[in-house]
Amino acid sequence: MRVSQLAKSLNVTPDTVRYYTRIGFLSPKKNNENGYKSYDHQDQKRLHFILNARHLGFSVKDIQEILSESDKGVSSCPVVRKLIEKRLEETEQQFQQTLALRTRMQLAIKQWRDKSDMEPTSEMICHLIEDFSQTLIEDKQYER
Amino acid sequence: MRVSQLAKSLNVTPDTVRYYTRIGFLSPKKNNENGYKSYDHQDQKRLHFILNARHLGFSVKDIQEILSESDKGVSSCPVVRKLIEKRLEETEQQFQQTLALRTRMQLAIKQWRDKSDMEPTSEMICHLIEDFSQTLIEDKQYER
DNA sequence: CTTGACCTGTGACCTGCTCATAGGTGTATA
DNA sequence: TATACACCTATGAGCAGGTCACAGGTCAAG
Repeated sequence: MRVSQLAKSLNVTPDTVRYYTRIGFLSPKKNNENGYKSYDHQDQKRLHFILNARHLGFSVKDIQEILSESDKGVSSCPVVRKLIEKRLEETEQQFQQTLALRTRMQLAIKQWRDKSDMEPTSEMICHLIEDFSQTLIEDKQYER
Repeated sequence: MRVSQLAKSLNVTPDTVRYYTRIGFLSPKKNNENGYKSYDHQDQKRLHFILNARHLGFSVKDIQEILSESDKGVSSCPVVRKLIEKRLEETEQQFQQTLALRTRMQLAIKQWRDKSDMEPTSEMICHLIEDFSQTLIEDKQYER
């Protein structure tokens, strides 16, 4: 099985497969004469696992830790449980930040509907942005 | 005004100021003999603007476009209005994705409470992750 | 035999900073 | 005067998680 075939079977790009190969997650045999890498069914299952883990929010480094445990024959479950708690915290923060940003953006767009375009001066680069930031300071509410 | 002083006045790190200088957003004079860069009040206002724009979700490239317009003496408002719509769409997507990820993670943690740790086999790397992914496929609901 | 489509591996690139490094500056002490 | 020491600087490299550009190999059709 070559890189594109494996990629297609799990609906990712060949570049992604190459990336995971490069960082040592997959270890295909270097093939024949042509130098092409040859992946087997075990590699496919491993890649599937990696994709599932990514889908659950684990970082590549996390996955390295997980794979390393299980490659040693040790249960990776404890480390998985520990890591997901950390990643959930981060995701929660990310969520709150994105929510706040969305709110700010919507608010800005709304505020800007009633404002006309203006040319820059030595005091202003874009009054839309500058006025809006001032608004935020006045009623601190969507700060972060 | 030197880099650290400017940085402190707007509550960012000197490295951030250096970064914006490097990419041409700020143009301090190269000072005296010592080679230190010297920022003035205009640079400070410009940096303030940049930070406000970042806070509103504009990318560095966006800001480049905005600054370039206003440096030409042209109003950047039209481009600002156009760009924020794009960035809002992206933020909306980001928001939905993060929300879905959070849900998946919480669900996984909950499901894993009743499961014991297991050693890996040739068929399984970590049954927690593999079982959970199977669950997702069964009731497609938190897919993306 | 050659054309052209497609495949491959490798290295560079992306964002938006942040860190590591090597060296300059300036003040207090010996 | 020398020196120790804290703090400042500019520059280049590094980060995540892939993606892209490139040069060249492979294979079937004409």
